[in-house]
Amino acid sequence: MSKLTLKEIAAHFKVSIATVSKALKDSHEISEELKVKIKLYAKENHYRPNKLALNLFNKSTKTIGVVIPNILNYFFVQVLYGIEKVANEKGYSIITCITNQSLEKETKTLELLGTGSVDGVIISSAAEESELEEHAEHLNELSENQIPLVMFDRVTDLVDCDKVIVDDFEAGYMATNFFLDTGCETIAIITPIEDSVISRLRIEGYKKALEEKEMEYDEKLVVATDDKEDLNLTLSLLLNYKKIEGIMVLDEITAVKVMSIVKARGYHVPKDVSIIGFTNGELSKYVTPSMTMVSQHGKYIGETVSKILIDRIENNGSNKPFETKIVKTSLVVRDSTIKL
Amino acid sequence: MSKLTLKEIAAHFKVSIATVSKALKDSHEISEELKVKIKLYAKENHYRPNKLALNLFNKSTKTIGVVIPNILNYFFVQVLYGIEKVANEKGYSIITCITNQSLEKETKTLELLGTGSVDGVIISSAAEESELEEHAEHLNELSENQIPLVMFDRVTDLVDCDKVIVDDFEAGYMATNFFLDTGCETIAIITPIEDSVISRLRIEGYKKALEEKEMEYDEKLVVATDDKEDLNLTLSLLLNYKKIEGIMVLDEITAVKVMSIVKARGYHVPKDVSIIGFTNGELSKYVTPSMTMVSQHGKYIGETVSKILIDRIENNGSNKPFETKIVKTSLVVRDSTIKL
DNA sequence: CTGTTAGCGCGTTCAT
DNA sequence: ATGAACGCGCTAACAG
Repeated sequence: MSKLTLKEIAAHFKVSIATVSKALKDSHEISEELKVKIKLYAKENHYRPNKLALNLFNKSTKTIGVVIPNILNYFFVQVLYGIEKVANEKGYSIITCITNQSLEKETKTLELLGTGSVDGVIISSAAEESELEEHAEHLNELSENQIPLVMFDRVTDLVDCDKVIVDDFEAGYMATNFFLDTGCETIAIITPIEDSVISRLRIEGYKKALEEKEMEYDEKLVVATDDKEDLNLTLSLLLNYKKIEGIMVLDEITAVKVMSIVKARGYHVPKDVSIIGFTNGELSKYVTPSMTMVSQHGKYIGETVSKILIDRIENNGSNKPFETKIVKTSLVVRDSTIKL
Repeated sequence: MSKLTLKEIAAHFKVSIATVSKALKDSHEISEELKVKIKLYAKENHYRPNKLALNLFNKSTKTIGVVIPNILNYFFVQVLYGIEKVANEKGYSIITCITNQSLEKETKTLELLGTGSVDGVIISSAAEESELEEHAEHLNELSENQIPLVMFDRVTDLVDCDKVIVDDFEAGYMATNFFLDTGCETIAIITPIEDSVISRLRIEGYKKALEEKEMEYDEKLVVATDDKEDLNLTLSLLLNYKKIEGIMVLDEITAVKVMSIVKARGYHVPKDVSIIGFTNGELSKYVTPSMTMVSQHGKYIGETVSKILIDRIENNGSNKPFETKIVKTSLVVRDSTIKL
């Protein structure tokens, strides 16, 4: 009972393949009688047109590739959710590729995807700023292959395509001002994603806010960590350096960890130290105290990216210029900061 | 600079398509000279064999479909991560489909996937127990189409295929015994997934543990909730009904919420009430107190499922009988329960 | 009304 | 050493 093909059912009725094809599509140029017979037979035997053949014929797969650095990160899951939602509504499937921050894997993945298996690609590149130059080439190859590309979150100027980004500058600016408005003057930043554009922009927003208040920027207050490093130690140094009143943590999970450590050291949050985290996800809502977060609207970003890509796929004729959409963040105020 | 095909490069050298094809595969029956020329030209112009054509030819896509009810659930993300990891190592891509618990969407998705776009399917069905009878048909259709299916987590006897399940009975049994061993005798269960096999099995494990200690089973202690219902009210009724010493919550996020409500009502966790949650994810580690959880090893499940499926895809000849693998859970003991 | 032909892009005999 | 011919499964333009 393997897959039924047009050929087989044509043989069964001793008619031509084309006739069967037309009959199944209810073409008016086939006799009612034959149509009914063929359709019935097809239905009874669960005939399904072979997608692979159709893909080849249509040069389209109704599939879009999504390349993300890490699926265990809630932000990306939210984006993925948004992408899938819109894509599904428009009849597209999603093939998900995870790069685990590996540039090599990303390159391989892109090669795979560039071969015709997808109609378009959405990517948040794993590449850090310093690596981008040599890397952009692989991204650009997609466009050469006529397959539309949309980048989000982590983008680069070296690739010319549609982009959806978060207003990270504004976010850093806004968060800093919130601190200042609630009386926190000595504000530290902890960034687990140091070499990224994102991180840089947020820090610039922070600087701008300070500048406007004519406050000194102290680079010792901006510290990087990575997973391997001891956050405990990092915080020790920071807290002993100065009396910190606010900490801005550029990542949800690190934010939660930071708060836990700060609390363990006997500081009261938010009375002694206020904390604002980035990327509002599941964690921050449920910790104690619940954390004030910068929300990036992951789902919305996903939906937007998806819409733009599908539009690009389907209206390739109209070669309108590439757009870069900036999605505003918002501050979800909870209990890890002093009330306004 | 659209896609380069064999045909085009054949034309360029005024040789036949077959020759080019062979040259690119380094066939010994092509002259060295020509091979070098062709290969160079192909490389320079970024020739990539069209995957769609290859798929059609090979009747294989090196792609597997993954159907899950909800991607915002960390357990499924973990599984997905495991699946992707193994699949990727073996050269397969993943197409992710989210059903949002909708049976209808699941059915549609399966139809789509059954048409040749994937070599195999992994699914955790959205169907609840009561719906399964009419539903199984759609799952079975896959096997008729020769496409291997592996079910995980939420499975059904009505479909004959490989399965990977969590030992939910054992998990319920173990958790209950942990309560009993730490002196909690009145144990309630809160289940947000009432009509599922999973839920039922866990509750049966609970019953068995009680029986062994010759304790009475009180069905009033087992309460269902869903997202719409007011958890607050549910807990009110429960806590007023009897002096509850342990609560088993069959879901991570609900567990966190339950703990938060219990704490807000002035109970001390774990001194007054111990809580064990199910499905160890990101949340439980960071709440206060950190929660004791039943871990389901999502990533491991994903890896296992993936291995089984790919094995089935690649060794279809050996029609070995379907297996059902049971993955043991383990109790991650943290601070929401009394120390042993 | 039905069938023939051609072609999507590629791989594989089998001739030459 | 090279190429013609066929097939994968399907659609579409064109004949009959």
